[in-house]
Amino acid sequence: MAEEPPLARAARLADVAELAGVSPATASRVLNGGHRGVREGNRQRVLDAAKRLGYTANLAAQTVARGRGRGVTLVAKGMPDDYANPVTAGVVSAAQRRGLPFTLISAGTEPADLVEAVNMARGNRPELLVLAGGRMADDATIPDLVDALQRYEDEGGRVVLITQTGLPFDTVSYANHQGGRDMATTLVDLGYRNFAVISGLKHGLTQRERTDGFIEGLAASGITLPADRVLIGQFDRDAAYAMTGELLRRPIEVDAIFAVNDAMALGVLTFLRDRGGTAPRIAVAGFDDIKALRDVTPALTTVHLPWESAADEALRMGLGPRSPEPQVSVIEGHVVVRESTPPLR
Amino acid sequence: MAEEPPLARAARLADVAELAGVSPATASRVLNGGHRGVREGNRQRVLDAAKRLGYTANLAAQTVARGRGRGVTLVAKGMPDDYANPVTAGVVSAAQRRGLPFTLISAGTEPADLVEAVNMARGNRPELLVLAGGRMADDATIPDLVDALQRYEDEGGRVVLITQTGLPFDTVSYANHQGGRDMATTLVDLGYRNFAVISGLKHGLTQRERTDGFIEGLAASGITLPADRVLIGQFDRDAAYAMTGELLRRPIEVDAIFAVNDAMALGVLTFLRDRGGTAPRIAVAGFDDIKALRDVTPALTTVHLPWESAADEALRMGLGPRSPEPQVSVIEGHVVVRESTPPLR
DNA sequence: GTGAAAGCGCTAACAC
DNA sequence: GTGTTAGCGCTTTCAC
Repeated sequence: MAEEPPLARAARLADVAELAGVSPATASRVLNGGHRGVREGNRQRVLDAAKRLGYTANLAAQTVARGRGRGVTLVAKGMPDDYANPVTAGVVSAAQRRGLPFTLISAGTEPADLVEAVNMARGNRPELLVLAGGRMADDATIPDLVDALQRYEDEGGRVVLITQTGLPFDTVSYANHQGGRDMATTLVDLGYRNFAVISGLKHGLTQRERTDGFIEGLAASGITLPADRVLIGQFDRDAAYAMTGELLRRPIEVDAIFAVNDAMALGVLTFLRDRGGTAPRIAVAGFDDIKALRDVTPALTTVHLPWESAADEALRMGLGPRSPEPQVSVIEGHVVVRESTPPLR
Repeated sequence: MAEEPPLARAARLADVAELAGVSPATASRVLNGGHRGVREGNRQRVLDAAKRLGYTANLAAQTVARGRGRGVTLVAKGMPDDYANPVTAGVVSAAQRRGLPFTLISAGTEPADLVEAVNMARGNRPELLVLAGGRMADDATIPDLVDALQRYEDEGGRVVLITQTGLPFDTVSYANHQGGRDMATTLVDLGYRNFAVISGLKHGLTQRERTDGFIEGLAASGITLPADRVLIGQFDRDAAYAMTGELLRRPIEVDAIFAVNDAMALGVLTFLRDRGGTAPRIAVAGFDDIKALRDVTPALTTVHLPWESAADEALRMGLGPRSPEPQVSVIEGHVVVRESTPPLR
């Protein structure tokens, strides 16, 4: 067995400098600074020393010294899952693509938790703070949230919002209303007449816009959607599954269900399938076009949203030069008709 | 319009202390230290001042001063996606559950990239460095990897490996071999005799163990799997989709396909479905039991792995007291038979 | 090109 | 209880 040093300290820049016979300043220039201003001999010596010592820059110390860290910190609820949370999934991979360290601060479900999470993220002093996740219409904590974000920008940090529309920061949002409307007209064109909507919490802006758009689209086609055809619940698959059961228990005729996101649509689809013989044949449409749809039958009709490019756009905005006025980029989707909504008759 | 301060600095602890009329030390004790040793009056004053100033602790500075940061840093390839990458998805939510900041350093696909990513992660000085992702059997960079990880432990950090078996660190791994074996005997019991395996890259240890286990299980039932029935490709859904096509083009009889993970099994299933009428009815089985399976038809037979508890176990190990010898925890799965492998005859 | 030295914001002895 | 005082590891003027 080799001698085990009881507890070594991590090699510091000073150690590297000493071993290389140069000053810390020079070592720093070689290892980090973009400057070319170091003689080749020294340069090599420093590199060798660093390697020998297994030196890794202490990122925290760099952040303190420089006043700001590298990388992007995302504040979001829940997991960055392509299945359930494509928005944040897009941010993760956009950051990956740029080789930026990615930190996730996940917020709890209460509005106030969001503010707390933002403050936590501020503590990281990231280059870019991305806030994702739908806003609630009647959220009393909005002023606090804006205050925290504003402070971060004032401190020299950057902030980008995804999906959080209407706040005075650079924002990437989705054309939810338009998507809902297009979906409605598409379904009507296919011959459907009796609709139901499986939606998320009443005050969630995203689901509300999609729902409102859908209703408006129907209206444009001369169809009025009775209020009791809009079911409200959690914004997730399991809730949608349950809501579908509730819907079918009601003595109403429905030939097409619009779920405000794909995860929910999947819940609807699965419920319908689980009910098998009993359930009448009902068309289903979703919103988002998540990747997981590829392996689902029947193939789901949905509103395609270009997640990847949207997230990329967000990083482009946030990492690029600061603009005087908040920029807003609205990403448009388009309806993709697949098997879950076959033409009627 | 209000007066815009050109560029404010973030409030520092010293600012809070000054406004509260106490020393930085006291402010620190109130805002962070676990100590109760501060008089109530001062305590309140500090809290008020912090609020007034919108103070957020500079985490990087804390890390420097304390010598170690908070939170867990995960090194992994790709996205923490429940669909494609349940291992890392589990770590994300385990960290969330404990309220720990979670940082992801995503590694490239080359073995050397992993070492680089680990060194980057080291720079964060996290409480716990988790390394996930399967190891390659003939990986020449293993010594470098071990060296980097060892250094981190020597520096006082903690390391836990998930799936990276056989290295001298705390490890959580899966009973891949056993799962493969059990799947084989289960399928044989169901009446299947002509098998094919859709596997990942030859040198990937995870897929190899699963494949070997499967072959051994068949052997135990008196069935020999010809070598040409094991298809090798990327460890993902798209590759599996393609491989299935290749398999069916061959003039061999196959009545059951074992894919070494669910994502791949989904690719197989979808290919089979896309081929519709032409393809013979073939049973499909996977491995992992990812959540997305709930919405897929036919329901997929697979080896259930308790992801959540496995990741939780990993954090428990890594955050708990350091043990003299590396601990190894092997998580066992169990076969779940569903519709994709109906009893034959 | 290179080094000395002052700081970045915070913590943790140690004294009072 | 509370304040003083050293650092923590790095960057970055500013001289030389």
